Amino acid sequence: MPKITQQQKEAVRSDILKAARSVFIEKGYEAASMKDIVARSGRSFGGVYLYYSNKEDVFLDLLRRQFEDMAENFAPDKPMSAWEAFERFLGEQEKRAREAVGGLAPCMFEYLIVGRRDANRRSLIEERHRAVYGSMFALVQDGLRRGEFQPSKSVETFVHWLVSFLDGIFLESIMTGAERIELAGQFELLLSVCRSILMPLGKEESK
Amino acid sequence: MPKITQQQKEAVRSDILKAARSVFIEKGYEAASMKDIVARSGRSFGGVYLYYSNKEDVFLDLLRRQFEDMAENFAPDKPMSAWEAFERFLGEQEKRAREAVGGLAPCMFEYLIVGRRDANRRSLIEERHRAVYGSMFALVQDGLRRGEFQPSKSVETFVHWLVSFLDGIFLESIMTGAERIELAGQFELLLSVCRSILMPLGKEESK
Amino acid sequence: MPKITQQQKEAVRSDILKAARSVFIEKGYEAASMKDIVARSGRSFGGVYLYYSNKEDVFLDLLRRQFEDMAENFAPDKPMSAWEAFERFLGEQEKRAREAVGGLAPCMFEYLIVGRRDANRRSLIEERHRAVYGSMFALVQDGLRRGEFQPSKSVETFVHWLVSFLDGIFLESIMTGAERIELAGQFELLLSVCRSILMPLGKEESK
Amino acid sequence: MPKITQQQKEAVRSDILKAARSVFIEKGYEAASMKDIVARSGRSFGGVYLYYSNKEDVFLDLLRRQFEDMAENFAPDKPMSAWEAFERFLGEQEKRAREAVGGLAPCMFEYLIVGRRDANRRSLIEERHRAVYGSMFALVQDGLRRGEFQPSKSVETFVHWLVSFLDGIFLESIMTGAERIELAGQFELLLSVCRSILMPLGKEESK
DNA sequence: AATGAATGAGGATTCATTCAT
DNA sequence: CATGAATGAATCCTCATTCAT
Repeated sequence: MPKITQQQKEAVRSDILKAARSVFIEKGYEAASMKDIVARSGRSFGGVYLYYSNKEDVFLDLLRRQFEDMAENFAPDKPMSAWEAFERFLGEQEKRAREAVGGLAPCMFEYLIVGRRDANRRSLIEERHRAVYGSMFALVQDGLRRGEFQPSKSVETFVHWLVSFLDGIFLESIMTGAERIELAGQFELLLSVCRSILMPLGKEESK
Repeated sequence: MPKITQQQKEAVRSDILKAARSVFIEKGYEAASMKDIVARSGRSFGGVYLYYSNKEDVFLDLLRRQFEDMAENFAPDKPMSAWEAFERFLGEQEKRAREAVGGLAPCMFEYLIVGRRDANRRSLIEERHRAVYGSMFALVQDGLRRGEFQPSKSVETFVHWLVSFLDGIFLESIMTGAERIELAGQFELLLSVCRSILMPLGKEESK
Repeated sequence: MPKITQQQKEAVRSDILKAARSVFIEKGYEAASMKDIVARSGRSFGGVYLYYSNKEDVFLDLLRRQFEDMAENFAPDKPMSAWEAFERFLGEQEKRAREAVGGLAPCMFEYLIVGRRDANRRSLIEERHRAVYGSMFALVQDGLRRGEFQPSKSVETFVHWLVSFLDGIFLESIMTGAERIELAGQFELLLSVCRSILMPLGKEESK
Repeated sequence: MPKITQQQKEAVRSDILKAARSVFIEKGYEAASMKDIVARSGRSFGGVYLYYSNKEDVFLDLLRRQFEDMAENFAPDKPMSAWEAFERFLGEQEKRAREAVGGLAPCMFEYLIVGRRDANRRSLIEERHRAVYGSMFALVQDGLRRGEFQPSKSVETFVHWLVSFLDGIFLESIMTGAERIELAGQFELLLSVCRSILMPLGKEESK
């Protein structure tokens, strides 16, 4: 019978992750040391290692929760057309790209790229890819089902293409800066391209 | 009067870089140690430090040469229309993306992302960005001058957009694999999108 | 709440310093390596670096404590005339010079001379100079105040002169050996010279 | 049959030493590297190692020549009283002390102190000590023989005492600076003290 | 459950000296 | 004689992780 409840345990984890998050964002994944995390969390080495067995473990939990939060927010809360949903989705991505620099995303890229050979990280990469691909695919599929979209191209390819673009714009935002790369303009352009792919015959709707 | 000629010196450098390249590709930038490079080059620590003052120095020389090689290959060797040149360029990029996994590109991403806070690396990022942006911009500009292209969108935004996409497709190729993401299909799609942006009024040429 | 008390911490420091001291004395400052200190202290690298961040840090703490010990011993514990105090002081110096060879003093000279260009060490030199000069100046000043001393020469110059001599005799003791340079005789001579400078009119007291 | 004459050999040595001297003065003995010496001499490693087998060898030759030069200059070139010679000698020492900072003396101290355990350096220390002691002893002896000096103290002790003082004042000049320690005043004081020791009955001569 | 002192392998870098040319 | 490229042992220092308390 554990002396502390599951809730307390969760509270500690969340506490550690909060500290870890700020350390990772500030220093990057590689440069962040357990010492930093321990110090910022106001705990001891033992105290942290009791909940996480190493730096990677901490980071993965952080990522997992990030994903969960994202998924939660993603559910459309009001009825809308498939295109509106798609638009909203891209809008969301634009916002995320814009805010990426100060967030965990650069760390995640770093983590995944540095560890691209590691089996565990590879599976995380795949999982993440599948998740992004899947959610976009669902959006398009929805439009197809409704008859809104009549894509002139293979849907699979189109979605891959979209994923590539979003990854790229994330990377560019992080490395070069959102302003510098005309983030807003790029998304506008993307939107119009997507419309002409998904709804090639559709009358131009006012944006 | 130097004991070894500039050519021999260059041969040694090239020898070291060859070893370093394979180490970097195999282990990644962070995980590679000078010890690895020294061992694989069949030289001594001193022998390597005689030519390069640290791991970063080795890597940067490797990158620099990579860039130079790329630039050399880029010069179009026969007269062609702007669109043909553009097509060729994208074809080249596709080939490079396909070959990226086994090459130095993943390391470069790693190097740049891990060091995104470092001033020197930031300037390398900018330089690289400018180079890629510049060469694409030139291609489009050429088409404009010739009257081949009548882009319906801002050229600057379009080029930024293209850069983002290429970065993204590189990243995806590296992380998820060219086959998995339907690399060829993506480039085909990209090509057709670019055509409709650059030559919105043009008759559809059979691809 | 620290796991080990300040006292234990101090005990570890003192333990490391004891080891370091013997290494420094045996090998000299330059020749001593952290590896030596680590080995002799029976600890690990990390264990030593936990308390001191490098060789110099260890050495400076060693020096600092040496100075403190010296200062403690210096307080005259019984009432005496200024001349008696002066005599005692010189006696103390003689003893220290005699014991210098087997102590830390040679290392300190080494440290200061080798690093004579380094700003930090320069300030240590000055500090040390001021301390020695100051304590001697105080002794003479005391005699002046009491009317015991009527020096025929500038007090400042005399004290500088004394410092030089003491430094020299230290150096000679270390390098050539106390016996060889007739340390005792030199101090006797110095004492009589000082008396005739400080109390030129005084009746000769039998030594 | 050597291909180069002894003279040429000597010229090369002198050339190397000139470079070495400036390196040693600039960086200090420990900090100077063979690479520095090789570079400044405009020669190659092999070229230097052909004449000197290591850094110490270079330095010792430098010292030896320094001593020889000093000895040459020391011969009094005109007849004078023993006291005048003594005075001149001290004057010479004052000048040397004043110029010590920019010369080889700091290096020599460094070399001797750092290597105080090394048998070869110890013998150099002794040799140097004997030389200094000997030349001073000769001066005093000369005064005794002429009947000029009637020292009230043991001549041996007095000379040791003088050597200590000179060593000390050298050290202080190097470390603290000639101005700071009132070099001139110290020598004046020393002179008057010496006079009263060597010629206790003599009438005070106006300085 | 929590602490935090201690571990020690591992990585980067230097430099006196050698030796093939 | 002269060169200078090459050697590699030696040094410093960090940091993820453990474990006695």
